[in-house]
Amino acid sequence: MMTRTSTAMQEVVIAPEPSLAETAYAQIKASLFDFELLPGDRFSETEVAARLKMSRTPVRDALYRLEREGYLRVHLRVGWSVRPFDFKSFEDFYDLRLILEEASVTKLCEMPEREGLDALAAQWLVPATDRIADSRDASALDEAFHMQLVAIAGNVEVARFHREVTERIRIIRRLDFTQRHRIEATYEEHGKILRAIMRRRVEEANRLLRSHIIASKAEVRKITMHRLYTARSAQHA
Amino acid sequence: MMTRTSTAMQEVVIAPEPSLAETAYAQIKASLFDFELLPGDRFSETEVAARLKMSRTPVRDALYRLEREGYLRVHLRVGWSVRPFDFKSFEDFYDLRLILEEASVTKLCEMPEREGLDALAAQWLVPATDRIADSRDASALDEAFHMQLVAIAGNVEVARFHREVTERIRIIRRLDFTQRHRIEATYEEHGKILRAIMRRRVEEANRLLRSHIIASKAEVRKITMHRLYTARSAQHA
DNA sequence: TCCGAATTGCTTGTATGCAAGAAGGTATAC
DNA sequence: GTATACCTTCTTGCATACAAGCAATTCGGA
Repeated sequence: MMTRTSTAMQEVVIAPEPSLAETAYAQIKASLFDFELLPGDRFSETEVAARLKMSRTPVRDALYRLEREGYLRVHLRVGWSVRPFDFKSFEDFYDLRLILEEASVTKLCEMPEREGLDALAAQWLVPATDRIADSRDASALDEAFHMQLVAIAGNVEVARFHREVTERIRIIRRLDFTQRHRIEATYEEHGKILRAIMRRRVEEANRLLRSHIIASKAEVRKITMHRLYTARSAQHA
Repeated sequence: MMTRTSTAMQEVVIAPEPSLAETAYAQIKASLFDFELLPGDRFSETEVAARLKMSRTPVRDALYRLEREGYLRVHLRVGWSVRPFDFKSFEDFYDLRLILEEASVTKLCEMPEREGLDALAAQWLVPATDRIADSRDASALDEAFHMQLVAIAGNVEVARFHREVTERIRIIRRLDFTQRHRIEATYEEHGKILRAIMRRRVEEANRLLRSHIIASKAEVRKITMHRLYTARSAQHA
């Protein structure tokens, strides 16, 4: 009985079909992260649709998604605008991130099986010569470290929310890594955190993590205004 | 010159006119919570649009929003379906909720000013005769307690995410409150937690909160299958 | 020159039209 | 009776058309 029926619905690979709405979302988000769209900027759906060479429909989908995520604001029958930077909000996001990661680290120290932890260690416990120097790459790698830490802890929903938080502060965190010594420090701190986790030192791991994130938060607080202004100037040049 | 002008424009209430998309969202969500739409059910945009007496556009907005929130799934050119219950996912949500509330309670115990805490106490530290008995009301009040606890802690973003988590598990949590003794227990436990917070007993407050939420989680785990089945049967009757 | 009111253009929200593709039923070959 | 291929119907994704309302602009008047 050759049931070559295509009833293998569940096996059907989720074809990488990027819908227009999806690409619009990615494009606009990239514009935000690259400061092509600056906080306070106003624009209309028609404008974006023309620029992306598609109709308003997928653009609207993308815009509303970004609005719900906190990046944009819509004004009824007036237009769209980029949410201005709210530093209180960024501080809150940093604290939220810390909360989620502390919980994950605590759990990690208590878990019997911690699949993927070794791989993470292999990536970070490396000699100084093997370290990434590029700002953009370092930023991405740093994000990956924290996200994997949470992922290994095994709570899918925590990981989902943590990812959202991470994305939300990416725009400001990236500015942090433009400084070389911050990259060095990140490697050091990540290494220490990992070692503490592997030795199941809950207190120590949490203390290190906390100071690591608080340091990052403080750095961002210092440089933000200046860097943002630079970014804006560069844009206008 | 009969000024029969209907220029009562200024009297027009500045009602925050709920858009069709918004009402569609609320309606569909209500259908989900009332088990009119059951896990696994399939339907099309046209169906919903006809039922809600509007076009597909606002319905689509609502459906996509619910899809991103985890309630629905969309199958390309096939139709929509209600996400089946994933109990692992609900457990994860409960743990996430606990993480956020523990962090909030800890912060509450350390904060100098805690505006709103007294009001909360006035609501919960009441004699047994003044207590709500209705299942639906009790459920809503319970939600409000936890959300206000987080809100008073002052982190807006934590509150936003916590709210989302709360909404996500509402559908299952409500089943818990159909049992009278669960309502009683909730009053007792909330009272204890509040008293501990007011006396700034961090450890105690967290311990109470943890056992409160874990108990709730356990209760839900016990009754879920049966209740869901009941709800489904009642629907089909 | 200054001020006010009508108007016109532009904006979003909603409805509708169209096309590619999937699912299931039906007819046909064997 | 069984399996296969076609075909009809229905689905979403996207494009376009229309409606209601805000805001700037322009025109008129003093």
